[in-house]
Amino acid sequence: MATEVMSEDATGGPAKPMRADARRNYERLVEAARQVFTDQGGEASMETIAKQAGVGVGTLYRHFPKRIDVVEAVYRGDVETLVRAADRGPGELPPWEALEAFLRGYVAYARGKKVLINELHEAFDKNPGLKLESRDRIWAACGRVLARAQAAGMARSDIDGDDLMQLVSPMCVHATLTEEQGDRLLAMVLDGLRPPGPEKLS
Amino acid sequence: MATEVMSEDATGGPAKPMRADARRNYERLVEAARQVFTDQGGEASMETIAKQAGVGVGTLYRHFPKRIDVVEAVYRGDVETLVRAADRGPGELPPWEALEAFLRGYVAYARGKKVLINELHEAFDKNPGLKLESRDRIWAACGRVLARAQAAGMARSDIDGDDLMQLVSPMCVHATLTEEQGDRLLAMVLDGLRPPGPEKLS
DNA sequence: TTACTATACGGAGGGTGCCTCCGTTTTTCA
DNA sequence: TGAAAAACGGAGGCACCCTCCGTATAGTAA
Repeated sequence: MATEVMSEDATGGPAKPMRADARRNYERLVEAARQVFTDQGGEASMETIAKQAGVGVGTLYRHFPKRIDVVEAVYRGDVETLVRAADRGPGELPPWEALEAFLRGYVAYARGKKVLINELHEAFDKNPGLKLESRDRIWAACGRVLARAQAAGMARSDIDGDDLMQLVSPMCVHATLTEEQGDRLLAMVLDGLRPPGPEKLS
Repeated sequence: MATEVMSEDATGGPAKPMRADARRNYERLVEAARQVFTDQGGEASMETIAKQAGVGVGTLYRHFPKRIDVVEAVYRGDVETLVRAADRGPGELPPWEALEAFLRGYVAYARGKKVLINELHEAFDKNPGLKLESRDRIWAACGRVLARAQAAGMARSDIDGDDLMQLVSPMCVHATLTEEQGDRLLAMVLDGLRPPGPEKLS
């Protein structure tokens, strides 16, 4: 992978690479924050996150000057994981399994997003590009995974990635979705995605 | 009006009426909170609210044990104002003007709701009935106002209150709605609500 | 009016959370 | 290996939520 963890200047361009300990702690902190937010919800304290990462709060604040920066880093990581998994498909998973894995990954992503909902709302307000960019990346990834399944004849070809996300995304956003219900509905969607059998050709 | 401000027991039944000073302060506090939330946003502090009301924080906390209780009281008041205004229509305003006033009131209500969005999310989580009940009351009020306008021949009769709310409510919820845009769109909706002229009967 | 009691008031202060500051430790590089 | 640069850690400042309790006042009965 080409994206090394670095400090960035205001223009977003790469700056000096981080010192080894700094980089190690950066990664620990993001992972600790993800864990703590999952366990305790979006109001978990900075002290808790630092402790979980095994560093002092000073270190946490050097890497993430404001609380919202931690939230943003966790969220960016989640999006990254989802999109990467989509493009890891070819060569590792057959096209249909890759599609199934992507959709399951999306549901998990959406669940994680829900516990940070208030925090993310603030982050999106401050930085509207983050929301749009993330959405675009995810929808595009969905399109690629679906297209591969379609090219292999494993998925019906009369819908595209945007259609699929338009169906699944609101389902995940709706407040009353339980984990089991999400699984059942996803199974149904996947069944509906299979190419129509010969007897069903109208 | 029959609803006097009282303390309530756990079952919601009426208890002893409040002492005069307590009641005065209760009302001042709700109004102060509404003002402060409008001015400073939903994260305004309890101290600020108490100061704005001219009372100590102790008094604020006696009336509203948790921060979220203040939010809920403000919200309930907003709903009450909107619904009351709807039913004040007959006798005070001609049916069409009452409908117009109701919709403008709804847009204002929705705007106020937006600054409390995070707080209300929490309140609705804790008390799901609040959300549903408020929605029902508002949609029903819309139905009554629209029905009166329809009965007077001032509004087209092929849509009902639920249709109307289904149109206007998402418009207000959407994050990017500006105040001017809301006014323009509402004007358009109102034009669309007028009964079709004779020349347009298809 | 007065005296008495239940009720309400006010704000100091406890606890926690975000964030800053700076002395100490570790890494890097000549 | 030694010095400079970079990063670490956590005490402490500040703001906020909420509690506690001494003081003040509305309501009531004589």
